[in-house]
This record gives sequence, structure tokens and C-alpha cells, in this order.
Amino acid sequence: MPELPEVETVRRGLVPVLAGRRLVEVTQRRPDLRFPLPARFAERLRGRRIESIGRRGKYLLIHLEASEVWLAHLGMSGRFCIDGEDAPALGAHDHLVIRTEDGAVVRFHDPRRFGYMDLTPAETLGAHPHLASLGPDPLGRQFTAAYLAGRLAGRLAPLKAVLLDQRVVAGMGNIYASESLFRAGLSPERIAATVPGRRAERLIAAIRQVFEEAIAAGGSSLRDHRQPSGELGFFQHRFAVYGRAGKPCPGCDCDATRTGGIRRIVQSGRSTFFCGRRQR
DNA sequence: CCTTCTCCCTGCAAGC
DNA sequence: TGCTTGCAGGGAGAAG
Repeated sequence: MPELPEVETVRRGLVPVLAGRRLVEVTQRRPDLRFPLPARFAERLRGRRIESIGRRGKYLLIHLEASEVWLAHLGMSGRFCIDGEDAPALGAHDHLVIRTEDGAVVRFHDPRRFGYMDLTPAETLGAHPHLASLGPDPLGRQFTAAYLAGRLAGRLAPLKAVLLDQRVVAGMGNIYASESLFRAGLSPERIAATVPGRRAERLIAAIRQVFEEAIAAGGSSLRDHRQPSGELGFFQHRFAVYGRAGKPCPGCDCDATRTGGIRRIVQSGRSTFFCGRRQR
């Protein structure tokens, strides 16, 4: 489910309910997600105030009072839901439930349990094993064409595989890699090292544009993604290539009968979608 | 270091 | 209808 735009949407949805609030009740309903949860996790959250909620790549950074950070990754199917009056009873996949001092209830729901949580001191946050080697945020100032060209130089893997490397761009995922490459007019199969200055410029612009539009749309709801309020994202309606194999390419008037339109291939075990004519 | 492959887990859609 | 198979938005860890 969640790539950068979805995680950012979740962050924005949680802020009004959690930021500045004290957690009065925390229920942990299983000992682990993808990995074991930290020792005495619920106890350590209980009674603490949440100061702010940030994001690094696909990680939510929930800053707690007393200089500790609650790190949360949604994996493939993780969801934070703000429970209203009509909230369903807790089910098998509701792994954590928190209640704030003003009565708001937030559930963490994750059927596949690829999610991940940890507690770590704020002072050493950047050195946390899961954060230390993350590349720059694609919406930040450090993500420049010079930077990207430098990271692609010397890499012989296909461009799309390198874009999925979180050390290169923090927050890129399978959907938005395909969509960004489409907008940049670059083939996912191109050797990464052959994308120097000018093309890197186009790629940077495309990635920024796609992410900004997707965030504005509340992310993409294919299966699991929902905003914490329960609303769906709607960027999936704007996909140019993802999940559209066999359909005509929206970017060129390419004749689908001649070019095959949008193609699906498998790279590093994951689906890639692109227009073989427009993307070189 | 780089790259590819397997695996973690459940749900769902397609095919038979 | 019910079974089996393959696939899904992530990424750690092992192997080459």
C-alpha cells in the first residue's frame, strides 16, 4: 500500500487528532508485527504526550515528550484509523489501539503484518538502523539533479530498480516509480548510469510533480490505503501507466494495435508498467 | 560494494 | 459453489 504520498496523507490525518495530546490508554494486542515490538511497548506509550508527527521516507516519526520517538512503518497493508461513533468492533488485524485524553481512539490495523514499530531516543534518531542510510526526501532541497545523477552514475542495474532503492530516494515505491518514469519519458529498463545531467533533471521534476499531485489527492487507494478519517485517496484515477497493461498510452497518440500500448514487465520480481514508444 | 532472489503474512481475483 | 494458484503498494537478509 503505502509509498510516500500515502504515508504523508496518513501523517496529515493523524496530526489534528494526536499532536499535542496525551495518550491515556494503549492496548497492544499482539507481541509482534514484522518484528517483535519493543519491550513494554504499550506501557512506554501510556501517559506520554505526543509533541508532533513527522515523516522520513515511508516512516512516520511520532515525537513523544521526554525526547523519544515512536517510529512506525505501514509495510504493505498497515492503516491507522480514527474511530468514530460507528467504529466496528476490534478484529483480528487490529494490533494496537490508543486513546487520547480528549477521547479520540486510533487503531493500527495491518492484515499482512509487514508493518514495523520501534521506540528510539530523539537524540540518536538519525542513526537508527532503519533511518541511517535513507536517501533524501524527494520533496526536499537536497534532492537535486546533481545529487541524483551522482547516485545513478556507475550503477548498471535498470533505472527503475535503482529508483526503488531507499538509499537513493526515500519514499519511492513501485507505483510511483512507474508513474514518474512515464512522466520523465525514461524507460524503466534503461541502465541507471545512462541518466546523466539533463535526463536526471527531467526525472527529478517528474518525481516531484507526481508526489505533489498524489499527496494533494490523498494518495492512491487500490486495496488497503485509506486516510485515517476513512476517506479514500483518489490518485489511482490519475495513473498513466500503473495497472494499465494493454491500454493505450495517454501521453502519445500511439496506436495500441501497433505498439501494444502500455506494457507490463517484471523487474526484480515486481511489476513495471510503461509505454515502450514514449519512454526511452 | 553491487545485484538478485527468497521470504515474511493475509486477502483477493481469476481460472478451473 | 468451491478449490487452487498467483499476485499485491515493502524490505530484510542471504547468496552470488
